[in-house]
Amino acid sequence: MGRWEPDAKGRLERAAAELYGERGFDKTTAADIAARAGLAERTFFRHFADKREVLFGRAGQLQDLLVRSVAEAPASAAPLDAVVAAFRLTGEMFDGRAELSRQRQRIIDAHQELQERELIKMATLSAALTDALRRRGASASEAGLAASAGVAVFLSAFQRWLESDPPRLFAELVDEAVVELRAVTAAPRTRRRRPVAARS
Amino acid sequence: MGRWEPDAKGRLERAAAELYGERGFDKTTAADIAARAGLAERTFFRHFADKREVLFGRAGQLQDLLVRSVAEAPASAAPLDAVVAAFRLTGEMFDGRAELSRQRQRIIDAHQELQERELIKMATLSAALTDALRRRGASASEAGLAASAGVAVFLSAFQRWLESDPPRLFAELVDEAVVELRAVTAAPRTRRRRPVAARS
DNA sequence: GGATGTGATGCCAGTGACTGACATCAGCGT
DNA sequence: ACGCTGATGTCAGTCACTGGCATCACATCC
Repeated sequence: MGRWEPDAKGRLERAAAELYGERGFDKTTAADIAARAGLAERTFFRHFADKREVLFGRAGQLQDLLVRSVAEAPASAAPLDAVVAAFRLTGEMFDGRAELSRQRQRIIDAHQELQERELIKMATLSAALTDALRRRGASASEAGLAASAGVAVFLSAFQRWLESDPPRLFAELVDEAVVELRAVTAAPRTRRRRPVAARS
Repeated sequence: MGRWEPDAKGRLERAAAELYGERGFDKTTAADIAARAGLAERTFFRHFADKREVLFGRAGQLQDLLVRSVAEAPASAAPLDAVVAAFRLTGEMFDGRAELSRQRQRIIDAHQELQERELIKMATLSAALTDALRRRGASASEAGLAASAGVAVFLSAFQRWLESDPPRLFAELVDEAVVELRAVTAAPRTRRRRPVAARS
């Protein structure tokens, strides 16, 4: 047995999630979290750069999976297709855990600071995907736009996945979102439009 | 003449921009900014919610202009076209001020906290555009994706505008970015692809 | 023209996020 | 036994941000 209880980082993550859920993010101090995890406040800041970061541990894993997946996509795949295929695979990280994801999302949605952090995680992800696409030969702007479009598809699908009851499969929702994105961005001359509805 | 020097808010904005440029964002305290503006620290926080916000005064104006412009677009315009037309108009806020924008962008790019704030401004903008599109009769997902695509186009165009030397017209760069976005998201069967280049 | 209200500011004390410096101590290799 | 290392604790300090209260030029009302 080690000198300290194992998995300090995991204990801090769990303690933080509990407290943020119970009292709210800004009524929880870093010292509170550390105390519940049986650690000193200082130790919290050795594991996490700040109070927000403790909620975003998974972002790194998600990004690694996506980048690897894009890198391994067949050379014949178009940029957007490679990105979308990668996002379809991430369903494994989500399917079956909708309730936990919903709790976490409720906390984030209640605090602008947390939304900011979530956004920069998405932006970092987008940049990583852009980079992966460029290594496959895409031009800078082609890669950037395909990555942005892919992330937009992901967010649209993720939101519907959170709302789906009974829970739907993540990959299916990604597919649906791609179809919609293509409809929205289709070149004007081939696009079929519905009549504009009356003002509310 | 009033009791106080006029335009306290503007003085704080200018003082902050100067100091952030001279010493960097995190080596500038709120008290420093207030002192240069001839005010008390407390007054700084009466005008701006936090140290970051002082750099984003224009975001509100930009959003108002865009929302108004989307609302006034002809009913026959497709969602993405309405958004893109709105962004073309914002060129007036940019053209001729490239150097100031570059200085500001350098500060933001050097600090994650500022990038986070910039991202949430863009997300707020995207939400406002989504809302404006829905009022024109677009479905939730159609509006959301068109707004996201529009913002992606804006960011792509803005970056090129910052880099353009001699400065190019913002609206032209928006047009170019739209063309590229459409190429990237074109449905697979109609899309023409270039051969994949060799790895770097 | 004096009382009264109001808005922008100053001043002060407090909380809490985060940092730097230094101490501690189990386990590990030598 | 000895020293090294890595994870932790402890403490003091800075600074972002907040709440409360005082001030005072100006406008408004009677």
